[in-house]
Amino acid sequence: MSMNKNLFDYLSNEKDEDIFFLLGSGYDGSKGKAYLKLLDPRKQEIILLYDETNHKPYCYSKINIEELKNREDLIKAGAINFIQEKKYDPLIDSYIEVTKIIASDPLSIGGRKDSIREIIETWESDIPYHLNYLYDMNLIPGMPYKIENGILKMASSLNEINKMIIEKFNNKNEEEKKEIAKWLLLLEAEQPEIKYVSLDLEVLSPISTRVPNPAKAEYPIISIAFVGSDGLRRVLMLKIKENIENIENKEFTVTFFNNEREMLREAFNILNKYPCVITFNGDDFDLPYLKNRAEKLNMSKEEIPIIISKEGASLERGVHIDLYRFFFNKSIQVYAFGNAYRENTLDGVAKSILGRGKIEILKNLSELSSKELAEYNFGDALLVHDLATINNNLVIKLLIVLSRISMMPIEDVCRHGVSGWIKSLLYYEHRKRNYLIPRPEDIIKEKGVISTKAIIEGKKYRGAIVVQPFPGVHFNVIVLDFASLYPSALKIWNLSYETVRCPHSECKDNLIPETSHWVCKKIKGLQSLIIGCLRDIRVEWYKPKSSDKNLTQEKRIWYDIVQKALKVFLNASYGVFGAEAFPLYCPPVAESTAAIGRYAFKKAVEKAKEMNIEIIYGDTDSLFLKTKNYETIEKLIKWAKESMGLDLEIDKIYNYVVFSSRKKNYLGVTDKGIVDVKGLTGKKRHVPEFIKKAFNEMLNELKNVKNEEDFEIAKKKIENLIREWYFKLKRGDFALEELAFHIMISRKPEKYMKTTPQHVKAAKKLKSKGIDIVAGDIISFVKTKNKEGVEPLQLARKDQIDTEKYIEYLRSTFEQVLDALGIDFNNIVGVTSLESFL
DNA sequence: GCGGACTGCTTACCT
DNA sequence: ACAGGTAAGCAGTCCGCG
Repeated sequence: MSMNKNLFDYLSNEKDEDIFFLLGSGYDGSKGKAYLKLLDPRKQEIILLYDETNHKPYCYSKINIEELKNREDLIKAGAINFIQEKKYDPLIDSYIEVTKIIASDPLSIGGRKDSIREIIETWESDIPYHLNYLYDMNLIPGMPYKIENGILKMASSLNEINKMIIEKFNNKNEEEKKEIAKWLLLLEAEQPEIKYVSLDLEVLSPISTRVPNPAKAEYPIISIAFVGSDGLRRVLMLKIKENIENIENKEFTVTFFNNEREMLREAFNILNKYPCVITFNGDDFDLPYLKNRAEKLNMSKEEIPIIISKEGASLERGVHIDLYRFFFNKSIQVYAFGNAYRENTLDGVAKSILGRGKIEILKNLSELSSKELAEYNFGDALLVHDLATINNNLVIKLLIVLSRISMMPIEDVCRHGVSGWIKSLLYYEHRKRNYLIPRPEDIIKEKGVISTKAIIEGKKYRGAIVVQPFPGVHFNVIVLDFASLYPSALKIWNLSYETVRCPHSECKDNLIPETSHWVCKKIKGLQSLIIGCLRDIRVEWYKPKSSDKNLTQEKRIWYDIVQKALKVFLNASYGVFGAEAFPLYCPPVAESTAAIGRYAFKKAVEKAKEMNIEIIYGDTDSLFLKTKNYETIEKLIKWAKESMGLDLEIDKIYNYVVFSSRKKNYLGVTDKGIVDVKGLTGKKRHVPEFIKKAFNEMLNELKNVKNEEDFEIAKKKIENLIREWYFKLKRGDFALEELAFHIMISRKPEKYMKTTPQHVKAAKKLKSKGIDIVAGDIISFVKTKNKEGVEPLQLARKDQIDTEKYIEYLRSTFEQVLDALGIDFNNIVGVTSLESFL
């Protein structure tokens, strides 16, 4: 890499108004300083800005300052200074004296066996130093900054449009307005355009079923593909023996190298030209392999621009986005992508999102010709690039927004789940307000109380209510739901770890329904304020804008990105407080939230009944009402707002719904002609394609039903198609793959101690054939007549299929719907009582 | 020694 | 390492049965 230019040299020929985007932060051990990674959007370079304020790592102790000063062990561990401070302790609602222990470097605080936090009781000693620095400097990653006299100043202010938005929130109180304005400033700020390059490498490994170990990096890298957002399309290849051939490809250019070191040198040259590198699993494979291989080939430290830490991989002058980590994130999967993909492989994600997967190779990597290898390698890099590009750079924009909300650099956002994001956000807010961040044991000591009993054994507290559905076909159904019920509960009932079971005796009469918990009447809870405001901003601004037909599509996509990012935070804000691993774990907060949810839900059900509206189903926050009377609905909505302050909304209108007596299991056709399927087996991803096709044919018939007469016609057609699919099975009229179940294996096959489910049996058979199976793999298998009853798809033959098992599966899949239609599967396929005996 | 009833494990889904 | 509630299929066990 180029030597560190001094930032001010760099700026000398820049204009004052030039802005930079803060993309990351880190700690430079050799300089003993924190630094910032700033993107220069004009040059598309990352510049490093080192701390000039002499900021040092620190933590807090409740031990008297004089006593601490005299402790040799602390000095030996790296303590360099002690300062007495007053901090607000939210758990006791008062200011306390604490001693700030300042250390020479982050490892003195924590990370070694003899670090300060191992010697004495400390507070705030587990925050990574690079985040600590951002919080203290009030720097928000993802935001634009100007540099004035060496000091960063946020280059975003509320413009006229933003002020208009704030008008919308004029009904809020002063505290809320202040908070909302702060968030709008972050969310509405200019987005950076980042030039990026995707990277993928191939290693020549003697064992094809195993991924080469990046720590050892013992085998040569034979091919490296790059796809840049600026149009770069290159493959670097190592010339190995007889594989030299002239590769002509319109899509990319190939450069051959005689020497691996020369190839890596060129690869690093390319990496250095981009401020952002995108990979799929680059944290755990591509980047560490590159670095370790380069070291093995005796390349000098200065030549290798890759930084590996236990958190992941980064670049000296760049940021690294690992899409594997990003797509693996459950919240991203569910809320940002609406469960569009289920597998965490590049092939699986790409197929679902881009509609195309990896290039299939039937041979070993080592048996490919140069041309085939280049195409395969390039194909992967292109998929990674396209995943980042799709929907107007959705992934990168989403990361930037998440970064601004969580107060974490994008690299950290990629590597952590929602609990990490919310933790970071709350820690930042504590710092800003001079709150001492409590330790988990501090909260549990006072607030480990639980007062309800869960329905599911092993769970900690009672959750939501699900109403028994009224079986049958129902026309004219309106679905009402509470907009963001749990975040609303947090907001309205002032729920936060410090306000639930607060220390004031005068608050103890402010009880949460169905629990023994009370809530503070004097202090506004931090969590309640922040989540409440984020909720309002989403519900009242970004959500409606995301479907505003007056806006351009590009604008709508942008609003949708912000809306989705907010949704991720809102949805998780309740759950994290019920998760033991969350550092602010506070069971009464989670329990109270769920209890208020039940309370609001029950009251709404009661009210609807009182208004003579027929309720046919409901789950957590939704009510399925059988009515055409919009006036009464409006009244119910108004009542919810007035009596509880909750927004009840019309979520959907169904021409009709079909219920069996199963909860979380139904089918409906909306007024827009869309067939909604919830929870039915025929829709589950692991179900064989054969069953799904049959099921989808039924949905097609149901889609066109408008009234009772249509229904009779559809029923006949459904009966016919079921008969058809049944005979296809009987006749053997199917391809083997169509009958495969695809089930995810959640651990290694040998880790199943209690039972051996079918997919594990299949996985073990694969393993015995030398195929490596790891947690998260999707196992494809068919049901067979052999003694185990299963065979992995790869090893199965068509004549082994146990047809009866599939007929049974077809039956149970259809029964979930046929029950309600009054159709009997067995009657259709002609199973008479006599036949079933035989 | 067999088979139905039952429990527990596992996965996928809903909100 | 966000939560609890529900469905379904299968594995394994218990218990009655001359």
